Amino acid sequence: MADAPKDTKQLLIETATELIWSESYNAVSVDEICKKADVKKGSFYHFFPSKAHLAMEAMDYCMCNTKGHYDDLFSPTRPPLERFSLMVSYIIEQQKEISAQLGHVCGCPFATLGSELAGQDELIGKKINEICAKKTAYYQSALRDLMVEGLISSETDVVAKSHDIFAFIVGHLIMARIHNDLGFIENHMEKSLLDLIGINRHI
Amino acid sequence: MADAPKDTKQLLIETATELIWSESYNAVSVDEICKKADVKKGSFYHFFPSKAHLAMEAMDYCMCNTKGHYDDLFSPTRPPLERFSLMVSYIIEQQKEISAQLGHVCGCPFATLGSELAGQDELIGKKINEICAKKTAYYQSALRDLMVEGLISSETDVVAKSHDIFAFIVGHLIMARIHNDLGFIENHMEKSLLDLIGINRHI
DNA sequence: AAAACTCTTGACCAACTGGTCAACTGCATG
DNA sequence: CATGCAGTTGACCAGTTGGTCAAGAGTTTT
Repeated sequence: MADAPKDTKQLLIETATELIWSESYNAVSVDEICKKADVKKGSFYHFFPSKAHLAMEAMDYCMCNTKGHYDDLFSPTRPPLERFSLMVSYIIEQQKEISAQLGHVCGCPFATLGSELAGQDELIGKKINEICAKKTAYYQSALRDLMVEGLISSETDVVAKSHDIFAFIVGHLIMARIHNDLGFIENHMEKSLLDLIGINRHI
Repeated sequence: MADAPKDTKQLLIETATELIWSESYNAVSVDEICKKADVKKGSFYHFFPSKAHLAMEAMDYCMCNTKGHYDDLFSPTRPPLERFSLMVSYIIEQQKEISAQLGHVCGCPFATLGSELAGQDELIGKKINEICAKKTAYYQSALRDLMVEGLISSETDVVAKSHDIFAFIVGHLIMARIHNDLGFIENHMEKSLLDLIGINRHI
């Protein structure tokens, strides 16, 4: 999440991501973003036609970042169960890092921004639909591989289950953000997730 | 959610609840709330020392409303499994109603507001802690009753499971809000929830 | 070297932000 | 009647909001 920004546009995107993720879209002003990035407002509006467009590009940036990691974590070369375990570890590490950097637990940037703008900007729904589709695709292929290995019931509704997993993680991240506490995620989420998937059935 | 407002203060709380739930805290201005409630701003600041205080009282109002319903749904006189089923039905009905009234799916008011203000106002975290504690208390007692009836494993970690249920529901509601679509909740949530609780284990 | 292009700058804007205030209303109590 | 008080009103405030723009700087292309 922290590479050297090349150009002004990228700098603005990264600065905005931090600020918006930490606070919220409407709580962060264009002036604030510009000031923190040390860029004049005229430059801002040279690259982005509006604040909303910046937010969209910030989401693309986040998703691009996530994809880089998930393509590895969910590589079909890994045992499917390991993919989920690694994902949970990755989430925990990422949250710890951001929390240390920004001073409090930030949760899922897509859910936070999406929830805030859902009643404001129609476009954001489409964008998050894309992201949701990508994430659930990772889950679905892992679930199918689990099924082949006989680790989950052959009657599992894979698509529905993938959405359950997504909602489950988003929900826990939102709660961690609100309570500013990663304790539950660190201590329980992996087990809870495996349970939701249907692994720990016959202890 | 729609009773006749008695006094100006209650009118403001109800108007603000609608507006904030539908859009977001920072997207709604005091002026807007006052205009819609047909109350002058001076009156607003007669009842509330600040916009943030209004938001707090709006949450209390929502929680009070919820409690009235949940005390019935989760009455120990009901079979524990029925309590969860009724809760899902209640959530669906409530979401449908609000969606029809406000023009789009609104999700969970606590999660939406909480997520937005988590990085802004420390106080909100405490408030939602209260709400979370109350909701999970309903779940926990139902889970314990399920355990006594032998419907879930006697090794279930009731407290952790109650938080999983809470996160699961919050997550699905957030996604419904973002996608502006209740389809998944209507078609899958009850089954998914029973599955998460650990009921549908031996189909 | 001239033109063309991308990028930067700072001044500027109208609309709006959360919040204040002194004066006013109507009603209950003494 | 008068005193007090909860509630109401509209004018007012300084600071901020998202956004514009003409002029200029730096670099490529012709």
